[in-house]
Parts: sequence; structure tokens; C-alpha cells
Amino acid sequence: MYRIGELAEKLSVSTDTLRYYEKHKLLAATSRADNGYRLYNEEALRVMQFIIRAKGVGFSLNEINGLLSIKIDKASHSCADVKSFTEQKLTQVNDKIAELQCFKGSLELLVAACCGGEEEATHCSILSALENVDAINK
Amino acid sequence: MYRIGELAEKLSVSTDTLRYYEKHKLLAATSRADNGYRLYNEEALRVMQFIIRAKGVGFSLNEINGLLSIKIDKASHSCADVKSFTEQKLTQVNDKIAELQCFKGSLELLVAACCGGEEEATHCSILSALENVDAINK
DNA sequence: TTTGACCTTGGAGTATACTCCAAGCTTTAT
DNA sequence: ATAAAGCTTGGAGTATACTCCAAGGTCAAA
Repeated sequence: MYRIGELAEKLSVSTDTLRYYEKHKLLAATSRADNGYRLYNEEALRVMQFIIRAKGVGFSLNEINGLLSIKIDKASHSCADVKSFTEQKLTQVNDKIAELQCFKGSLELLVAACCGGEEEATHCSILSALENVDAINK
Repeated sequence: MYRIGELAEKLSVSTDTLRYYEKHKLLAATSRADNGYRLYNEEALRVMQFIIRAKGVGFSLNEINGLLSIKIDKASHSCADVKSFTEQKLTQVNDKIAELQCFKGSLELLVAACCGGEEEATHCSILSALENVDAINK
């Protein structure tokens, strides 16, 4: 079991963030020590990694709560509910991937086209390439 | 040229958002009409689409400003600056894509495994699958 | 010509997600 | 035994990104 500070360091987040997530029902401590200290197990670590990843790709804490509640709120959802919610999230994720592929393509084009030298960027083809970034993104 | 309301509707954002972006140097109106109304051209439309996409995949307005300033701030950056900044962003984008691929894999697994019926989700295999989501995400 | 829809500005208010602080208890090291 | 580091709570403060409002100008249609 980890104390809050240990888990925080392992995840590169603050202890305040962990307490904030507990207050907002995203992740409760696994248990409490006799002295009242929060204790977290490996499962909690994995859930936090999940939350951090989800945040990184643009899900709000509220949306992440929704994703996590599939797990937590078992009895209150039917299979049909869960399936349709999950399909919806899958569509969202696919859309996000598609957008990022566009960014990736544009940026790769820019990197490939740029001379990388010391002259002013005014004369660098990377900039003209970026000016067409939206066209590329389609 | 579009008036602010027309552009806002085309993009499904509020006019307040467009004025907010102008105030925060993300996108100025292309010009002003004689009556003081903001006017936007097709280029502005494309820049806004770019901003909206970037936001959707988790870039902050500040980061987006950085991306846009490659375009705007030509004379103040060398080619080497621009190239290294762009390569850094590319790494970020690749990381985000990898994370989303994990989500996608997990969610697809869940959708495929779920019966989709009316019974309580307690008995649905989609949930047990989700409990291993972090393992799947690796 | 006047009603309604649209635009202007500046500034205040809100939601989200932290982040910091005070006051105090616990534990570890010297 | 006492200091330093770590934990507790509740609550206040901050950054980001809007969102709304007031007071007023503009414009097209009835």
C-alpha cells in the first residue's frame, strides 16, 4: 500500500490532486491507516494512470467519471446502457485519433520541409508549409 | 466575409468565444466594417477550425497560440527554432495518438464482449473486461 | 418609423481543475 | 525530546476558458 505522498510522486501529480479526486468521487483511497492516513493499492495506481491518460487526450473529469462509473456503478446500468455508452465513447475516441492524425501529417510535413538552419524563419519553407496546414488537415 | 454571428454559427461556437479569442490574441477579425462590425474571411474560418480541432485533442489555448505563432511571428524565430518546436509538438501528438489507441483497443474489446441485453450490468462481461482496462492499456 | 435582430465595449460571473494555506496530529531521525 | 517531514481537514485563492450582462449603436423589414 502507498501513502498519498508516495502515490503522488509515482504518478508525478500533487497530493492535493489526489485529495481533490477523492472529494470529487473519481478515486477514493483504498483504505485508511489507524492514524487516518490514506492508503492506496496497485488497483488505485492503475485507476489513476487511466485518469491521467484520459485527461491527456482531452476527456474532462466529468467524462472520466462516466467512464469509471461503468466500473463502479454496476447494478444501476443494464448491459444495453453500458454497451451504448461505450460505443459512443469509442466514436469520440476515433474522432480524436483522426484529428491527431491530421496534426501529425501536417507537423511531419513541416519537419521534413524545414532546413533547420540559423537564418530567420521568414525564409524557411516550414512556414509556407504551415500556412497550408488547414488545407492539409482538410 | 462573415459577420461574427455567421462565423460563430458556421463553427458552432458562441460570438463571445470569438471575441474572447481576439482579446487573447488567438484570432483577430480580418477587418472591420465601417460600422465597426468584425469581418472574417475564409482564412479566419480555417484558423478557427484549426483551433477547435487542437482544443479537442487536449491542447490549451496557450499551446495553440504557440502553434499559431510559428505562422504569425515569422521574423522572430530562426529555422532551427521552428524545426525544434515543431518536432517537440510532433512527439506530443504521437504520444497522444498512442494513448488514444489504448483507449480504442479497450473500448472495442468492451463493445465486442458485451451482450447488450436488458439484464443488470452486474452480469455483463463488458464490465469485467473494463476492470482489466489498465492492463490492456499497459 | 419603430420593432427586432444584430453588432459594439467593458466588466462581472461561472465552471473546471487544481493549488495553497492554516491549524493540528503522526512518525522518523538525531 | 525535539525537530523535520508527512499526514489530516476545511476553506480560500488561482488559472483557464469561457459566458453573461448592461448600455448603446446599426440595419432590414413591416
